[in-house]
Amino acid sequence: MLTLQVLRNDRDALEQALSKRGIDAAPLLDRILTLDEERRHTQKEVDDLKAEQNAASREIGALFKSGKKDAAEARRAEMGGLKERIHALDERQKELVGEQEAALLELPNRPHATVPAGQSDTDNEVVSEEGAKPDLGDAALPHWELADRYKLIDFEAGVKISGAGFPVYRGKGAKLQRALIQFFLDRADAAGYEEFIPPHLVNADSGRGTGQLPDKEGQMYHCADDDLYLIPTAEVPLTNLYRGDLLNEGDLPIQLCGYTPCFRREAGSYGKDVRGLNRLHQFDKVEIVRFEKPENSYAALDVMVEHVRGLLRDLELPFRTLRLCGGDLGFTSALTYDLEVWSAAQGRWLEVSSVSNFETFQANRLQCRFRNSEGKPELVHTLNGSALALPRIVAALLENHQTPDGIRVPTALQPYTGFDSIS
RNA sequence: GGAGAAGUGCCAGAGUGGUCGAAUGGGCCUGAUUCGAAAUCAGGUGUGCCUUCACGGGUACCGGGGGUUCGAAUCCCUCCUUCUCCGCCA
Repeated sequence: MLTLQVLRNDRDALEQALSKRGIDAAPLLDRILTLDEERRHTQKEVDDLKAEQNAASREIGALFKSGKKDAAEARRAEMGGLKERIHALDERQKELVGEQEAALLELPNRPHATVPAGQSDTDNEVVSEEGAKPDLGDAALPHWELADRYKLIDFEAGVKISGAGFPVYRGKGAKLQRALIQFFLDRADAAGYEEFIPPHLVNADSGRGTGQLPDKEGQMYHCADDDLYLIPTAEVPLTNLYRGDLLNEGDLPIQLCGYTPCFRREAGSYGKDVRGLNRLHQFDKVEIVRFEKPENSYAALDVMVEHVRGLLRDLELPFRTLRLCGGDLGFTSALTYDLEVWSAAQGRWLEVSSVSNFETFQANRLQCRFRNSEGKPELVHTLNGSALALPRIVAALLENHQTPDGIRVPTALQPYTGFDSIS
């Protein structure tokens, strides 16, 4: 949620920036500003009436104390109308605040100056590409066939016990999952991220805090009896750790990481794009999260992207870095880099990480602030990134490192798996 | 799940209808004292919204929400959380 401050001070520039997302924000912006004017007007009115009421109440109290009962009673009789007017205005004010809040919630984050305008993922900007795509020849198999051949993943068992999109990992496939999680967590730890094991079910306030609610309501699994949501990413519980907090300047930056399973309903398509591990209802991910002072947040974003690149290099995977265009940029993000690994057998790029700076967009919803050098509360900047999501990494690992004799485990991962090949 | 108790500022803790945003103590900040420090003394120390060029002023907030009242931290309802005891249980 953008701050009213930005809207009031910078309406035209904001409209301009939002146009990069391919939307015309003007009607919404104007509506919010109109509501704002009325809200302020009503606020003034209601505050003045309350001031009048408070003064009268004090007066009545004083009269009673000094024994002037008749005068007190007389004054009291005059108060009835005032009370009702205050009540009515209070109600109106609540409505206005609610409407303004709802309208503000519809407004996506303002894209950073470097975000290219564009409609879809075809307009994303390729920032860099590294690692050699392997030449596997005609014998190359897609990961779902490799997973089957080496008995690493049982997709059909998953269908039986849960449904499509819930793979069952077995044997070395299960060990590979565990090894990757441990590897990612160790790297995050070495980079200064404190590890957390958060709840996997969160309340609606947390969903709102990070922006999954209300706009992605249908994408989360919801336990209706207890009104809890299964987390779609560790971003939700980790970022909400600091919801409502007023931090000291010295507390920043805060760096967190955590491994969790992630649950996504992903109502939608079937076909080759979502085959195998490409798109799942449940998957594992290690997430890194940072809370930063505004002036440092973009430097931090670069550090995070570089962290993820380091992981991909050590896994010996060819990858590229994209700067998302306005049309592909997430609702809550100001700037996002996607990291994609080359899927050799599928012949396409797979997104394995998304690293974003939300600036104050989440912090405003979260009400997460810090006391700045002037002693004034100021919204922090929040950032997060996958480091990394497992399924597509596994897919890329199987496909890129396949040999006639089996799957080669990258050197950096061998201490974690305990084996150097899968055959 | 059942019974009881409690939730107040950074912390401890007072306040049970009227100048209470809230005593007192601790912490923290500033100043005095000191060569410096400790100790001591003086002052300061929440947030949101509205308003003001500014100084300032108004209003709301004592777990959340609602209600009673001229007036609520204080009374009532409801929800949440914590603690104690019982039950159940990985």
